[in-house]
Amino acid sequence: MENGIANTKEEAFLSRMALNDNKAGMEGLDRDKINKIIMETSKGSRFYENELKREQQVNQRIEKMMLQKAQITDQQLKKAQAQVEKVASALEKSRDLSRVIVHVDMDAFYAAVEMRDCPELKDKPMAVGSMSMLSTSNYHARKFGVRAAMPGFIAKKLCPNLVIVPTNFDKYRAVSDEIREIFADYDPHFQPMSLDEAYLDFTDHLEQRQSWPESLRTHRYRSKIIASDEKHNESDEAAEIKDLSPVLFEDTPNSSPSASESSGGALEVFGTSVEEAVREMRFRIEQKTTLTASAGIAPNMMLAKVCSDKNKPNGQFRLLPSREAVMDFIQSLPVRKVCGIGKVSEKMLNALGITNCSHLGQQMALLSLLFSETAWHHFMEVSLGLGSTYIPRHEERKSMSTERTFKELSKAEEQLSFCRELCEDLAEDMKKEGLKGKTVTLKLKNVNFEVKTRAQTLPYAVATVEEIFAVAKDLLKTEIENESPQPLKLRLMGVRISGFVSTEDKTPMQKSIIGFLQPGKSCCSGSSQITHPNLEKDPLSTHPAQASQSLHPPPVQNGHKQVEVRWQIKQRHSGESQAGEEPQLSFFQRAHARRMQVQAVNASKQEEGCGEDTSAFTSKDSYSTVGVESATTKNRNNCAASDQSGNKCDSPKQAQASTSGFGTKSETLTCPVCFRPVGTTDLSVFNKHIDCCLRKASGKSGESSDEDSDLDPPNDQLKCEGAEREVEEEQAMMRNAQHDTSRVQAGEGRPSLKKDSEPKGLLVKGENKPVRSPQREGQRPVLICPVCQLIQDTDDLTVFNHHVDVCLNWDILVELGGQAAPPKNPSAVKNSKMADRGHLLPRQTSKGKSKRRDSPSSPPSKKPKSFCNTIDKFFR
DNA sequence: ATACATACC
DNA sequence: TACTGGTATGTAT
Repeated sequence: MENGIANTKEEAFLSRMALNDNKAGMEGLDRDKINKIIMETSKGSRFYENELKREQQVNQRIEKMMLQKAQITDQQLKKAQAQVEKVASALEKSRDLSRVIVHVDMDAFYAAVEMRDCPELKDKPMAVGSMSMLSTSNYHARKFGVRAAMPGFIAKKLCPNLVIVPTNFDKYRAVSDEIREIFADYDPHFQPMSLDEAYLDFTDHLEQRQSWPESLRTHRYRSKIIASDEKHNESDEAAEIKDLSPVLFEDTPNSSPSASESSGGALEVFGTSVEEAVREMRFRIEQKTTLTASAGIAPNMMLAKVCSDKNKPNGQFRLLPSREAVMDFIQSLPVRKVCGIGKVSEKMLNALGITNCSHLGQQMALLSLLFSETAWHHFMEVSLGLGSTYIPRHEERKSMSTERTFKELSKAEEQLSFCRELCEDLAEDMKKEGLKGKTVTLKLKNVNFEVKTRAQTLPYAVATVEEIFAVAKDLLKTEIENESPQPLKLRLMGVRISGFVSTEDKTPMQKSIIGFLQPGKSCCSGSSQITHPNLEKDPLSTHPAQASQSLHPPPVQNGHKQVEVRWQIKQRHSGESQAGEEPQLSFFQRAHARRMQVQAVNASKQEEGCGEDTSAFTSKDSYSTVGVESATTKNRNNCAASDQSGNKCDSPKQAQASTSGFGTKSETLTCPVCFRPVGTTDLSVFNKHIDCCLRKASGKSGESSDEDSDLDPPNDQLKCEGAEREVEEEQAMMRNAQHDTSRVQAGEGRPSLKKDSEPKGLLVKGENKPVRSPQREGQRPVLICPVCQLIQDTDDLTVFNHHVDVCLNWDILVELGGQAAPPKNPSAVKNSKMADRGHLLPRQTSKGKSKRRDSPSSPPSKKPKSFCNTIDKFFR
């Protein structure tokens, strides 16, 4: 080990600080030379020392992992293999290749914008950022090893002639708005991941596009380009106007390109294929902004993302929607390319000899024994080339924070006053979005780069400077006082607030279904706790009036009917569930309630619905915890239709058969969105139907005019029609439901190693108790699926969890380990201890959400804050 | 609920 | 001159 440490140190260096040439434009660089410079430049710095320390921690984890691996017996491995295969086959059945997902990414965005606006930079290596940190670099600079996330001073060492341009977010945001307008033409519900990136579902567009006349597929070249390329000399006036106002371009499919000759611009006609449609979109982006974009076309988000990187600068790549093509593609894909697998995960996998996805597939049994369920499920999906086929809408922000790095702050007095400043900024931001939160977290980073966080949760939500500072100040004081070698020397301080309870009505139910599915809180468990912050009994907010919101009809402020609608739903169920208790609704109950509401308020929109008849609806809407009213029950087979012959799990039929109470065999599945029976038992068909409903729902509420900004502050959503809003909530819930999957599983920890004899099941929050069916009391423990509410004829947790996964994954099931899409980013790794095993992974999307809740037509939100914004401006 | 870690842009 | 800022999520305690 002594020796090992020495080695470790070296490796640490390489692994954490070495160049990442994983990026486009960095092929064939002289890594050794670059790394040498990076090292020499960093060596000895406090930053470097800290990185070394962290690296060692990772190495220790890897060591533990290896030890564990060494103890695995053939038998365990065999068993794991069987389990893995089971999951794999279930996942395989859920594969959906019908959607056309596109991931678009602007090329070297910030740098490209700067170059466009300053021609002198065009031929020079340049980067955007500061000497402290770079956000992006152009391709020229990349040849020197200069890349995003690299400090400017090191970049300068690599490339002395590098020109560093300060960031100009307002400009990037403006450009971002322009490209988003175009995105919206192809998918009004596209999801922006950052200023320069987005996921789009082209499926619907393509369907319509097939019947589009050529005129709608014709677009004009920007006059400027024409002028230079073809010397087509237009009037200077026209050229000028266009340059200044790109909006003049005919870039809407609806506008008639027949005006072709009008400005004399050359026209380009695009075909009806996916490639053509995407090429057209990129063409329009370029004509409109003079910037290029790259795109990836694939059957799911995970793959699309990887594909967009394939032909990175100004190119696109389509992965054909066939299992064969997908598997081929996946095989040679380096694991690090997968969204969610970062530096640490990569290193751990590498330690196991896994570098690309084919290895991933080959080692699944082992991985299932060494990693957390969430992690290996993600690996499994990746190895199968699966990912989300439903692009989730932005979710509500979960936290808001501000942090700054500064020179060095050691005086308590100054630290406190700086803390106040942060609180002021944060309060201001909170006000803009009308938020209030109950948890305040202070973040500190000392001069040695060691990070510490301290949080406190209040019984009520706060939002003002005084309120936030009062908490942050205490937390800070404590740290200042407890610092051992006295002065607490800081280099960064941050304040975050979370645990939101929105100021305006909003939400009582829209936030998360997680709480409802979560053990201990789910209806199934009969727990008495309510999860959603807004439903908690504690004072909900600073104002007493609001505190009672969850218990009494909220005051109709602003006359928003939204408020009332929501209340009614709640009332109804409240009564149905246990009187006196807080309403505990299952996801389905809620979904159904919403559906009813939607129908009532908006019957007209239902006609073409994805469903067929509405009969199932008319029946009453009360459900018992486990049982379901008959009309619906018989269709409640919405769980994976994947009946694995002989397999007891996942088979709705069997599950039902074993359910004495409601053993009606069913030939149909009930859509969780429209709640109507879908005449099929085929999972993919069923999933398709659900996707359709989801899209429809979101389409309706989001499209009508742009109120799409509902992701925004509560206010905005108030403009939505109540019923429509509900539909969206359903979506949100579903997304959360899927996401929740990972939690349920994670709660139990990895299965295989444990005796799967013990029934586990829906774990009760904090107690890991499975939910047992009343009917089965006294017999073998029974697990009840929280989604379909059917008793599962299995006592194997993994099988059970998988069943739940399938149930949750309408869309594509697949989100098993919380990975891809809806769920967000599983990133995790477990820490020590149990450790050993766990760890890792997935992650996904993320960002984008928040601060700039940029939704297609949403109003400019707050500072886009992507990264950047370095120290420069701070000091203090 | 709190603290720490990983991840992404 | 000396390694960001914002958000989300996983995991353990």
